[in-house]
Amino acid sequence: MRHWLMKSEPSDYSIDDLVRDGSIPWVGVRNYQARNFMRDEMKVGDGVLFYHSSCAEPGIAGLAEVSRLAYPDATQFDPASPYFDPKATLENPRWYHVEIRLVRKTVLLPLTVIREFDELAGMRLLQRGNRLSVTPVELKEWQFLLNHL
DNA sequence: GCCAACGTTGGC
DNA sequence: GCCAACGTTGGC
Repeated sequence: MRHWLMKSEPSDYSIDDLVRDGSIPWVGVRNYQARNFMRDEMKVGDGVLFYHSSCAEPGIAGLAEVSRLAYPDATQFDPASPYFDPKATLENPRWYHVEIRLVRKTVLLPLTVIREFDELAGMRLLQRGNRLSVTPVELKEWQFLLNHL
């Protein structure tokens, strides 16, 4: 079993939305690396850190888990969707996504605090220029974080 | 709003 | 296949 960090802008979809919904299809990812993680590597039961980005207080806001394996993202076929991709076809879908289910909302662990732990210095989230919305989390990082959430 | 960093596009 | 231009991300 592996572990992941997934970013969401809370103005778009927040941890409270996930509390309300219980689970969510993670549609709209349009980056190949992030897609590959979801399509090729994420398994049901994998742990997920739910991260708030592009907001007043970025940080980890909750715990979730993968609840469904990747399948084609329907929004790529919908001309009315902001995620529409004219180069995608039903026979040859380009974008895939998993679904995640809430485990629990946590006290917000701010990015500024995450940066202070030496144990987390290797996190992909913290590497300069990192913009990936789905990143793997090492087991040691995951275990350390669980003790602080 | 600024800006660094990175990904994608498209002309050649 | 190169690379300049452009768009996006995301912290501050």
